[in-house]
Amino acid sequence: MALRFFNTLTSEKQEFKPLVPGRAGVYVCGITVYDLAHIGHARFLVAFDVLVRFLRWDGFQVTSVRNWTDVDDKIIQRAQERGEDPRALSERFIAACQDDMRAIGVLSADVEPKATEHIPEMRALIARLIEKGFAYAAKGDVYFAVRSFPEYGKLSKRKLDDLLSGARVEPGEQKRDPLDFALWKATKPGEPESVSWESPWGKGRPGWHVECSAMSQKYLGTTFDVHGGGKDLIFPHHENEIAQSEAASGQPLANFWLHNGFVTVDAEKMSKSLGNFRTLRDLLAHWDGEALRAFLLSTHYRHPINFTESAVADADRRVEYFYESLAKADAYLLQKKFSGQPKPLAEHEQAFREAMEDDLNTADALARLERLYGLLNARIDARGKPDEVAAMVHTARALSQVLGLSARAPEQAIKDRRALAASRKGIDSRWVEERIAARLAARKSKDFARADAIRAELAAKGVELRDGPQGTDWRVLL
RNA sequence: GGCACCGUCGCCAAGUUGGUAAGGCAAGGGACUGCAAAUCCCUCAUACCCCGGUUCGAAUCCGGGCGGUGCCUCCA
Repeated sequence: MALRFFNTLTSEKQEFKPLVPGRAGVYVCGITVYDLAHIGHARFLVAFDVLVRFLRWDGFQVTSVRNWTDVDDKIIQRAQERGEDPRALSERFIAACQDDMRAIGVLSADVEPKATEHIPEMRALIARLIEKGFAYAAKGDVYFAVRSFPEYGKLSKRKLDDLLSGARVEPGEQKRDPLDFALWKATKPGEPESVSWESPWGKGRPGWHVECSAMSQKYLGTTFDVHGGGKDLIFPHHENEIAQSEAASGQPLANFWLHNGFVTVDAEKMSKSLGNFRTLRDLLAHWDGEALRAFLLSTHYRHPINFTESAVADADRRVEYFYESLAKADAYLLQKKFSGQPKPLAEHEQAFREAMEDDLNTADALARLERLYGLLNARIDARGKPDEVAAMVHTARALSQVLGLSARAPEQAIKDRRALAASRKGIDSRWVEERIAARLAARKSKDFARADAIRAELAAKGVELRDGPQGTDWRVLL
């Protein structure tokens, strides 16, 4: 099996052939930072984080770029509402987003360029487009002339005439054609100096689409391997990026265009206008970030995924199962004083690879990985040979980490997760420990009726007890 | 109206360049346990929204319905 991706450009799964064998350049459209990140952002972040992790594990040398859009109409508007400087506001939200991303296990990209730090590159690109006749300046604005680029619509499969119905010219815009889009927007009266730059066309700021064209070109070159983002970016954002970049260079922008599906809430698209969006900040107060990550990986990245409490609870159970299994295996090997060098299990690696090679089928990969965990537990239960157990746990851990899961020390993760669940349910752990001690006393005196009463008392609060050789442990039921 | 997509067991979800339905949750049985939990083992869709068609063979392809979603305006 070869690595295949569904390419929006060709509408089919294609074998991934990088420009340079063994290397991959990946550009992902990042967040416009005017608010906290939501679960929809988490979806694309996790999807493309897994892409990068998998490519690296599969032997590719990856250069990943994920931008921050830190100058934009919405940022300026939000800043004005709050009486804050737009640049300060965007910096604040970048920091907040980074915290949230860490919590769901999203790695930093190799380059995380900010639009405001690439104004010269954007000006140069715009100048080139004007020079080549693809763009025109009008009263301080610069627009891309869509009809001058014959391939416009090739990504979104739209015809220019079909687009006309939705296109419109805002008051004050100087478009020659309603389909044209802004490359440069003249600074309006009252807009802060911090978001205004000099240019041959007067003071202004870049349009949204041009930043990605300029930054991808700078860090990945004229043509690169993979461009990713949410489905909603296909039109107009990515279509416009293609138009700008390819008009300027005459070369393809990216060979593979990958787009993730939406997160829905109650089967409806989450959006600001519907008021049903869930910020990560909010969700992380109640859920383990890793559980949210596992939830997002439980459905193929191109399909819609519906956010429900029970779906996240299922994912949480799976995260728990992985950590429990790893903890049990580690303890077993410690007890057996195993100190050899574990060998990865090729057949399980291969099973995992096959699922992932098929357009990053994380749902299938997770299922196959879970089989390995099952075998691992069975082997430990059967008091199997330490080197066999070691090979299994080593492989399970490594493959989990390709998905960005099970990276924490198991015992600590279990404690942290329990603490989060306890605080969520308002359970006082000292009270639980006290009840466990009382139950232990009852059990010692063979007063099982009392012991069971205490168990029931805890169960009523959502606390589950586990008696083991080392004493009684507890968990919080979701 | 144009474009794209979805409809698989009670719930979630793979499989969609055709070849005889993964997995998880829930449920039932068993091992283990003072009782439990965790873990492991077993069972659990003649069936893939409906109707036609192509085919030796279709969840997978084609046509027509029904139901749902998204994009076409800022949006992951």
